[in-house]
Amino acid sequence: MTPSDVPKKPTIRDVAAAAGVSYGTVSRVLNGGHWVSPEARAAVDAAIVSTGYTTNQAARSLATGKTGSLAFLLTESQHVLLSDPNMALLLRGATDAVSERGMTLVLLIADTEREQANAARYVRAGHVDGVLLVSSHESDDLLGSLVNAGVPTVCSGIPLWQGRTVAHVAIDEVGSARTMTRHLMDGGHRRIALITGPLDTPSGRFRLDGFRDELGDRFDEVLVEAVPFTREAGAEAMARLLARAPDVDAVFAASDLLAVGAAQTLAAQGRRIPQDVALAGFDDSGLAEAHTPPLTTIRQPWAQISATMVEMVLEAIAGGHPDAVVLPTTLVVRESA
Amino acid sequence: MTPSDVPKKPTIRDVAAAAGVSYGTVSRVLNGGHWVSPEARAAVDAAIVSTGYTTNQAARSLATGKTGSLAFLLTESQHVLLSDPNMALLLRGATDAVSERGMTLVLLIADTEREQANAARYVRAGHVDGVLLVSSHESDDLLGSLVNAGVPTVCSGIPLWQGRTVAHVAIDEVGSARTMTRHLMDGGHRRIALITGPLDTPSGRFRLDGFRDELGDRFDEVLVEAVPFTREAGAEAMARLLARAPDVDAVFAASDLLAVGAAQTLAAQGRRIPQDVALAGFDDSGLAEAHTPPLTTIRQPWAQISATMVEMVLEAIAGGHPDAVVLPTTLVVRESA
DNA sequence: CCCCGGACTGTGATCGGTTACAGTGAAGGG
DNA sequence: CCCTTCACTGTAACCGATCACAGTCCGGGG
Repeated sequence: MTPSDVPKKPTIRDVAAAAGVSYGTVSRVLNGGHWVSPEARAAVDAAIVSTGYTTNQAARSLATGKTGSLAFLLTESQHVLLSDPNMALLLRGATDAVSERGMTLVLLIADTEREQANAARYVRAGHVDGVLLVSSHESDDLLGSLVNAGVPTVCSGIPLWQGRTVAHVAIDEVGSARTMTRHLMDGGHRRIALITGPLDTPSGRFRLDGFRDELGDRFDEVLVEAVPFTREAGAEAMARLLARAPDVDAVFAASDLLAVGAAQTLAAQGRRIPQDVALAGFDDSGLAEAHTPPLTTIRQPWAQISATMVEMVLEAIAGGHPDAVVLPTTLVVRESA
Repeated sequence: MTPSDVPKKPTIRDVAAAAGVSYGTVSRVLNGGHWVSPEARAAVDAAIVSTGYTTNQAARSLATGKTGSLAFLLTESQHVLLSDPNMALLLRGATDAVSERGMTLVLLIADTEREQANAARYVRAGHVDGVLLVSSHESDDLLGSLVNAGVPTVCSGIPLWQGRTVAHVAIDEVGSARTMTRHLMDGGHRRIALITGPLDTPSGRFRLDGFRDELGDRFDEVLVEAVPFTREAGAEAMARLLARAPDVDAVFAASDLLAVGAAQTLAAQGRRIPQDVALAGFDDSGLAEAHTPPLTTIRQPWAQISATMVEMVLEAIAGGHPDAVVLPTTLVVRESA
C-alpha cells in the first residue's frame, strides 16, 4: 500500500493543509471556534472528518498543563472493591459522569501505606487534574498530603480529618440511622441491637450516633457491636450479641453485608427472621433484595453521589471552592423488618 | 513566602542545573543511566531528590509516543461490574499488575454501541498503549476495529470472533464443566440439569459443551437452560426446569449467581439442598462461600488471569505476538453438592 | 608524535498541541 | 480621504521530555 507501512497519525498541520488554513485556525476551531469565520470553520470541520484527525492528548496536556483525567482513589485495606457492592456502584457512576465530559477515570487502588505514598506521588506529579477520594477509614496523611499540595480533591463520605474542612459528598448518616431505628421501634421492638462499622469510619461512628439519639434512654451499651464491614464480622458480632442479650428482638446492621452475616448466625441458632428477630440492613445493595427474606434497608443514591463528586471536583479544578453536600436516603421496607 | 505563590514544578533543566550537568545527562540517567559516569549519576540522583523532581508524563509521551497506561475495557450491557464479582476481581488484579510496573490503568466502560464506538476512538487515538478487553458477549466490531488498527489487545476468555485469532487468556471451560459434571455423577445423581449462560458467550457455550460431553448418552436436552448471568434469570430457569422435569436431582449452574437464583426457587418449592437436589455453581465468588448451604463450585484463578493478561499485552506492545493461554481451575467441594 | 576509538557530555531538533502577538483587509467614523 | 476598529488569520515561542548527533577528553597502538 502506502510507502510507509504505518500511516502516521494526522496532526493539526495535516488538517490545516487539507482545509487550506493555518494550523492556528484549526486549533481555534478545536477550542470553541471563537474568532473564526464560518467558512473556515466548515472547512476545518470537513478536514477533520476527511483526515480522521483525533487530538493528541499528550501534546495538549503538555501545552495546557491539564490532563483531562481524574483519579478514582480507593484507599482500603481489603478487597473492598469486590466485597462491597457500594464501591462498584460508586465507580460505575464516576466512570459515567467522567466520560460524559470527555474525560477519563484513572483507577488507583492504594491498600498499604507504601501504595498510598505511591499514589500521592503519582497524583502530585500532575498525572491527573483532580481526585475522587474514596475511603472509609481515616487516612489523614494521604488526604492531608493531597490537600496541602493543592490537588483538587473531593471525598466520598464525611472525612474524619483534623485539618481544615475538605469538599465531600455524604449521605445524612445520623438521620438515616434514626429513621431506621424509628422504623424498628414502630414495629414494636423493645430490645434493638446495632451492628455498626468500625468507629474510625464515618459510617460506623455516625450510624451509632443516630441509633443512640433515636433510642434516647432506651439505649443500651450492651446491644452495640462495632466491627469491620464484612460478612464474617457480622456473623460473629451477632453471636456475641445473642450471648450477651438472648432477648434481643431486632437488629440494625450498618450494612447489608453485616446483615447477611447476622442472618446466618440467627439461622444457625434457630431464630426466624422476622418472626423472632427483625433484621435491617443499610445500603440497599443487590444483597438486600436477593436475601431470604428480603432485607429492609436504607437506599443510598450512589449514582447521584458519584455524579455530584465529579461535578464538585471539576468546580474545584476550575478554581472554585465547592462546599460539602449532603444527600438524602430512602427507607426501603421489605420482609425482614 | 516565595515571590510566586504557585512554585512551578521542577523540570529536567532544574535538576541539571542543581547537579551541574546538562539536561541530556539527566535524561540519560532517567532512562537507565547508560553511558553516564558514576559521579554524574550520583549528582543527578541527589539533585532529583533535592528538587523533588517528578517526570512529566505528558512530555515524555509526546516525545516517545508511549503513554504508560493500559485500558481495562469492559463491554457489557448491564451493571456487570457490580453484579458480577468476577469482574471486580479481574479489575483488582489488573490494577495491581499494572501499577507494579509503574503504569496506569484507565477504566473504560462501554455499554452501548455508541459508547463502544467512543471507546474505540479513544483507544485508537493513542491514549493508551494497549487494551485488556473484558467482555463476555461477542463484540466482533469493537474487537475487530481494535485488532485492525493494530492496537495491542488481549481478551479475557476465548473470543468468539470470526477473524484471525486474538491473544487471550482463558480457563479450561470445557474441562472445568466436565469436572463438575463428573463430580455430580459421582455423587450418585441421575437427572442432572444445567443452567448455563447465553450461548453467544464463551462461558455459556463451552460449559454446555463440557456438560454434554461428560454426560454422553445420558445427556437430555430437556434439562438445559441458557439464560443471562443474573440471579433473577437463574431463579426463573430453575422454575422452568422443575416444571419440565420434577425428578431433577442435581443442578449445575454456570455461575454462582445463577446458582443462588436457582437456590431461591428450590427453597420456595420446598426442595432441600443438597438432600433433595444437589446444587453446584461456578466461579467461587464470595457468594458461594456465603451461601447457605455453602456452594460447591469451580474456582477461577482470577489474579493469575489478570496478571497474565497484563504480561501478554506488554509483550504485544514490545512487538511480540503472544499466544493464547489456558489456565487450570479447581473444583471446590462444599455442602451443596 | 599522531591518529583513532571508546567513554562520556552537551546541543539542537522534534513530538503536537496552545497561545500571545503581529499582521491583514474591509467597514465605518470623523 | 485617512485612520481606527473589528473580525479574522498566520507565525513563532513554548510546554518538558527524548534522542540523534557532534563534540571533548583520554589512553593506547602504530
